[in-house]
Amino acid sequence: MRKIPKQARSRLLVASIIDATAIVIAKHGLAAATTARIAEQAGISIGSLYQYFDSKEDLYEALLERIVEKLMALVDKQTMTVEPFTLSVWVTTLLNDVWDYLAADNGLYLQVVRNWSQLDFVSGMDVLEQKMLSVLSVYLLQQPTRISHNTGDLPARLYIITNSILFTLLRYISKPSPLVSRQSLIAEFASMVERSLL
Amino acid sequence: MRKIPKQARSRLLVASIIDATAIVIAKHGLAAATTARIAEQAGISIGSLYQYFDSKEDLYEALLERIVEKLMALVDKQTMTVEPFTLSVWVTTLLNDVWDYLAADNGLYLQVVRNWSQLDFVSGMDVLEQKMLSVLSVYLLQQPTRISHNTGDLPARLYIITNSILFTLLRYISKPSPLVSRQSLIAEFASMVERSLL
Amino acid sequence: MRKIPKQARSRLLVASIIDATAIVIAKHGLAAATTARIAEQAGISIGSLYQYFDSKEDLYEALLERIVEKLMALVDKQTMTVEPFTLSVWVTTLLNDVWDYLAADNGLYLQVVRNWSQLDFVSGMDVLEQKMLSVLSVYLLQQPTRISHNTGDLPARLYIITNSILFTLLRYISKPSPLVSRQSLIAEFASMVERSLL
Amino acid sequence: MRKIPKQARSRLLVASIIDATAIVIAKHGLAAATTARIAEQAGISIGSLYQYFDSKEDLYEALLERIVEKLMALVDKQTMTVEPFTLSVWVTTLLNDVWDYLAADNGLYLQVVRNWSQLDFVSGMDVLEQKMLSVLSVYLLQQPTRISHNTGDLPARLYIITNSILFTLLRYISKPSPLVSRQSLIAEFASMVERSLL
DNA sequence: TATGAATGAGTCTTCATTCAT
DNA sequence: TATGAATGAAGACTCATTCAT
Repeated sequence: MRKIPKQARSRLLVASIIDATAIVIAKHGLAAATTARIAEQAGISIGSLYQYFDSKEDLYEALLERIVEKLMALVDKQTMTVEPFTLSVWVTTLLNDVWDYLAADNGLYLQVVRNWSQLDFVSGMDVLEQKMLSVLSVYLLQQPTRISHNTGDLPARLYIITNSILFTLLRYISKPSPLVSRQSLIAEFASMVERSLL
Repeated sequence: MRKIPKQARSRLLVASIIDATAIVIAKHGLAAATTARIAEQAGISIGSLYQYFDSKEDLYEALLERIVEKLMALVDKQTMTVEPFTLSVWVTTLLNDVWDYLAADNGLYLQVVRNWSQLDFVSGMDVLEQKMLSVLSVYLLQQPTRISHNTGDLPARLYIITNSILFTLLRYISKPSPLVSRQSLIAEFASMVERSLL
Repeated sequence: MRKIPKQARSRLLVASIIDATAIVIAKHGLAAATTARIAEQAGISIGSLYQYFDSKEDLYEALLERIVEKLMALVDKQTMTVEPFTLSVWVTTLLNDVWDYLAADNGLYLQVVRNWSQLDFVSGMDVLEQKMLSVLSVYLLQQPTRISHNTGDLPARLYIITNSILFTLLRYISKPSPLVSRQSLIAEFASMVERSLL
Repeated sequence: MRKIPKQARSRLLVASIIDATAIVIAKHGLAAATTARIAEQAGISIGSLYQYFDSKEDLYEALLERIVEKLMALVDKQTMTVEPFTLSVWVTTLLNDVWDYLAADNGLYLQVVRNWSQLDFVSGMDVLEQKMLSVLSVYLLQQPTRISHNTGDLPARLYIITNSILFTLLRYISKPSPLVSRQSLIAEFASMVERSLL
């Protein structure tokens, strides 16, 4: 019986610990997410947990990093296939993908994101912001003729768009408003982006 | 030596404890904001602190409430004087006022807001959101001719505007981007609101 | 309007504080009987409470003393009127009187006695024990012919009788057994005493 | 160096913590029996204490349970060997055994029992009471001819006997009367039981 | 490498008592 | 004498982290 190569096994364990963290947060809330419970959920000992993560903070960092990476991938995926005339479609598709990801696995990550405000997710936000800025910039540069950003400061506008969408989305997921449906929220975002950039 | 009326004295103490809380959070961060340190900063004993607040949670609540109330007052102040043709001016003035308030007292509340994500500020957000929604709604109803919200879902649009501004502002204050200035950020917000609603 | 003479007023206040203590214990339980609550119930300030009692312990002592004194008075009352041939009746009447006292005032003292185990009632017990011993001794000496305590150690027997009745009564009041009624309990006590002493 | 099996080690530690609790109560009194002091006495950290007991209350419960169990065992032991004609002997032997147990270990449990009134020993009392009731009932049923409980309510009588003995014994151990010796106390108990039941 | 018992600093909170007014 | 705000020692309990096995 061949042993699984160490590095692969290690990577697997790391992933399962991160999973466990998300599950514990989802099941018991952030406050009850102790290292002991996480280790138990992961089916390992506390000692082992600390073999793979130097601190609880590291663990949370890794969890957030994973989520951010996934979201980045979604942005990238959209970017690959976007057509010049579909800025609105691009936004719509992207936001639907993001939403689906967060709702996946029985809402696992959604529960984590519900607690994002108490984690340091805001720092992970930087990366997403960067990604969005560059994607949008590239897009805009590709069709200079159709853009009318003579009125206004483009970087500021992109900054606002990015942050507005990200934070408002999180806010809505965290506590949906009864007056607004997912569909109309996304539609309005798409329209806002078009109005801002085209 | 005139005796300070009890109630006034009490109110003063309550205020000074809330101040102390803000100061401690500003100086040492939220994690280090223990009841002991807050009491020390307020120059009173822990026992006294608990004479005025039933729990640490209550204390935080009071702090946030104070900030939210102030922000509400700023919105109200603007509302009183707003003119039909100055939606953009209204937004600009409001955001400048908010900014000034957060920067006042040597940035005291700004530091607190830096930690807003870990407090339950999000719930206070509800109130602000409500206020903004109602103010903007009233405004829009007053000039039906100029509005073209035939394109889109008005509640969703207002929801997005409110949350976008609030969160992005907090985000920027919390961690200013070198690519965007305060001025241009506010200007872009103003322009965004006009584009969305007029 | 004449002021009530100080000593009388003082005595009244002391009594009302003791009352308040009993009431608080009855209403909220011993654990919640803080000096603050007692003072509030008595309608005075904590400072005043400490004008009349040096410590909370003193206060409890006074409360128990009052109860013990009352119980003593009940024993004395019975003793005055007891007839030679009615040892059983004496016991029965006494226990009924005790019971009625404890049930009086809406069960006020009963609630206190329910907590006797956590107070230092046992020390007050000494006095009651002494009283009972002497009363029973005197009684027995008065009718030497009818007594057959040749079998056994009289002091030990009296000691057992006294303590058995007192403690078992308290125990029953504190947590009545569904298998035993008040009436049969008292009847059996009476019969036990007769069997022991006559 | 052989490793002690985990479960055995655990059980040992639990026992030693309970011991420490008894010792601290015996040495300093119940009021001074803080978790810190108990842990110190047990030679472990507070954290370890809480690894084995969820709360201080649990700890006390375990201590009382241990004592009650031992007392139960003593009753059972007597029951196994009792002969029909030796009710008096049975009581005498049982009480001597109980006494010896409480005096053992340098009076350790005796000191705990001295404070029983402030613990919730009374609830443990229920179990003992039940045991005594059932043992005596069984005994009495085995020799119907010799019993004359036509005079009186048997359950009430058994209730009185059980509680009288238990409480008076505790009272005497807690504060011995100079007028009564251990021997005569036990003798009188035995005689009381016979008088009551035969 | 894995384990999980042990650690103990640190947290919030309570409440009897004091004392300046 | 009365007040009640102020005190602060003390308590129970938590949990991230370590380290001997």
